[in-house]
Amino acid sequence: MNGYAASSAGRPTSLSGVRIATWNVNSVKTRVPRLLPWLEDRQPEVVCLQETKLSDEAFTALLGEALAGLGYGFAHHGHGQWNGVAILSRLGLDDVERDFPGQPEFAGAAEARAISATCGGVRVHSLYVPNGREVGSDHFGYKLAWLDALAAVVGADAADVALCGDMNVAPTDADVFDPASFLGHTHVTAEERGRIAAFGLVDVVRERWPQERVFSYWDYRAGMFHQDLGMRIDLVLTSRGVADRVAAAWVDRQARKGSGPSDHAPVIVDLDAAPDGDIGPVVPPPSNPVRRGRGVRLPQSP
DNA sequence: ATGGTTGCGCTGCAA
Repeated sequence: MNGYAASSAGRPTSLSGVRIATWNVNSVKTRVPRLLPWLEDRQPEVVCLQETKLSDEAFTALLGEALAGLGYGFAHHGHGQWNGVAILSRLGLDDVERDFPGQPEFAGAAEARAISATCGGVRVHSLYVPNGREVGSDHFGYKLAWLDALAAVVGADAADVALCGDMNVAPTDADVFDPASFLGHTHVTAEERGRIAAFGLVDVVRERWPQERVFSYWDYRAGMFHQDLGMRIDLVLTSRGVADRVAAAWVDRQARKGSGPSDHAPVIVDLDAAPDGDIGPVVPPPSNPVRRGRGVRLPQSP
């Protein structure tokens, strides 16, 4: 019983479509009982994970066999305890790169926050952007410098690209439950939002749902998820050509429910075949299963 | 209520 069975049977399969997902799992060791059933149900071809909180060796020992059994190759970059990112792929992983050129360190220490690989012809980055902690702090400066350095790398790469991960920035006021309450805090400042815009990429979930209330993160505390008081900080940012192939783009709220969830939900993006592929007749995109409206509201008392 | 919870790892810090 994995909690996804009711929705697992009907996923349309395409000979050439690609499903890419990104999920901050907040400790992959703790999240194994949620991650493996989710992979089996959602069947993504490419998965970007953040906050694995494991060393490379520990990740392989924990999940190597299970992922191979599900058909995934993977590349992980982690030092244990904090941070840690990975890419899982059923399409192969070419030219795997840990970190990126010019990636800043914090307090003299390299942090495992970025890994990239070419999967199915797209340069896929799994990113865990520094939190920033307090506006004006050393960590906030680190966050801005980190985003600047990443933008330089992306701008120099002409390939089809997808930046996937926990960006720790809500791109607009529509991406937080109460903009007024965030004034003066990280994740919503003009400096941070300017860095996200400077990538010059398409925020594919927002492009597909321009007016919807869509969040990807809800604090564990105070029943925030059940009141749908969240933020949209987990993003898939792609080059225009990739964005033009998006058939569906949504947040998998189901994965935030039930026992032992991460505080983040996965973001799932389905791409049609590349336009130069021999794909036969064009078919309409499947309906997008993102939840409309304000989300589930449960009784306030237990 | 200036709070709340979870994870890491063993003391408080990070988120």
